Amino acid sequence: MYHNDLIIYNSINKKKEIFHPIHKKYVGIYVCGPTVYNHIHLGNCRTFVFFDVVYRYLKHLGYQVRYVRNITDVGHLENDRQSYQDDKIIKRSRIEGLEPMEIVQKYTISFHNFLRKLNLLPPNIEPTATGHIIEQIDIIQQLICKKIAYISNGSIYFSLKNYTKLYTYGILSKNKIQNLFNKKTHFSNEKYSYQDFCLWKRSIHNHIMNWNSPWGIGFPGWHIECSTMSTKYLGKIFDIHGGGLDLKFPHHECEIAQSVAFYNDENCFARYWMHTNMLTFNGQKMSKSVGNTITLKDLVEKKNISPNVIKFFILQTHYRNVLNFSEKNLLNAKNGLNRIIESIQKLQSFDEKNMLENNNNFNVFIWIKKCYYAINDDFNIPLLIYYLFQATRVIDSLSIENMNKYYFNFFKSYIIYFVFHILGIQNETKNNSDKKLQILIEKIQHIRQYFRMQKNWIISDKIREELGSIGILLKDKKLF
RNA sequence: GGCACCGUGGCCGAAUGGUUAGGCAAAGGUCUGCAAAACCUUUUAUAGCGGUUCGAUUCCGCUCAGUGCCUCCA
Repeated sequence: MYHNDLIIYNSINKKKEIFHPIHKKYVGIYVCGPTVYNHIHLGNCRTFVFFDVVYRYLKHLGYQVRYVRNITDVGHLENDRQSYQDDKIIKRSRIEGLEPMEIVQKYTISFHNFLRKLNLLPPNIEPTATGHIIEQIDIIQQLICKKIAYISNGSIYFSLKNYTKLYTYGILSKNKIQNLFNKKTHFSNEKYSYQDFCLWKRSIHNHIMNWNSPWGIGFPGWHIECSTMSTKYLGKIFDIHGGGLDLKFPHHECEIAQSVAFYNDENCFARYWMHTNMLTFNGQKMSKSVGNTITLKDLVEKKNISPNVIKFFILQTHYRNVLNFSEKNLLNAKNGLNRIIESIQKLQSFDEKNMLENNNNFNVFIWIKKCYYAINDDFNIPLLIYYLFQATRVIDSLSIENMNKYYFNFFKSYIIYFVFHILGIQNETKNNSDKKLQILIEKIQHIRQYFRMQKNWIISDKIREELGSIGILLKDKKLF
């Protein structure tokens, strides 16, 4: 009724395109999840928060969505400038003195815990790399048969030279093979050429992150897991592939190459590519390797910042723009969000009997339509937020009194829908369901009102001050 | 060196070939016992230079500044 076509910026051709799913009514979406070797930081969150909105909105449009987000629990090699590349999880396990799978368990739980706090919906399938070793070996074996991959010293590498004899490389990143060489980076001398990437790594350590393969004991490379699991659960061709912009190259480019070679079809794999831009801190990308990360754990547990505020802060910037973190911006978001939430509460508690049944010049249906236009235009959430602020002005100026009931109910249900269901903001006051506490506060207010009637400003101001110190703000009305 | 992106007030941020949304902050006012909240009012911006155009912040080119990726990263 209200929505026009959904338009998505497809980063493979850098154009905004009308979204047409492959199968009517069904959407398959794959998003690259975290490597679970540490607590997730704010930059990681941005991607997951954004795709949660995408997931929620696609469902809202009536699609049956299969949202797959993987957990990388093996194979993410760390280039430590030595001849041997180590797995991130194995490296971490040495630092913490735990088995690799204990590291995986610890940080997977932490990941889920914080995503739940941010009120993100769980994906439909959350596959792990270690759970798909057999499938990965199978694909690697076929790539070897096709002479796209080669064995070297017990490890397997993807040959870009052979790949480019049959297919075009670099369609996503626009990189040309001859330009890829970077003097700064050392590369394993197992590889025939610098641009080749690892599919299977022979193990030289004796630990439990090893598996038997036709080529001996080892573990899979990083890129192969995503090709394997995305097509396993979504099919050879699927609708949307998402992830952070930093994964565009090499990770996503490698995923495409592996899949194209495996299926022998250049039109296979994802139809729409969506990349979320980076979150910066003091103008520099927040990343674990730079060491300028702020974790959700710090913000929520140490600085007592509501996950809602963090989420709203993230969503205030369009997903394709760089988002710079600062405490001031976070405070900015906090005040803005408060305003929206308070307006909605005012709307929810508004008694319809007070309505004047007059027409006013705020057209609810045009407002709803504009909100849909904003989301449909490549998920322009900042513009949606602007319309939400417009709505708060209507509510706060008591223009709602002049709305008719029919308009009012539409307005109420849609603003609630946009804020709580599409953006997934949590209605925190509802969670504070301690009834005794509520009654206690009411009693104290009642006592204070008594002192106010007595014009005992010293005591009544003291009560206000004390309640204010624990975040309970009193809004007095006219006394007489 | 290669590929890509970006530059909008004090801060954050949309939009647009033709009066530049909004939020936060600031100032003044209304309201209030005083505050707070809310409401009303106000100030400040399209990096620079050139081109296309009747008209450019928007399109094109150059310069300057910044960011990301180049086989570690959401």
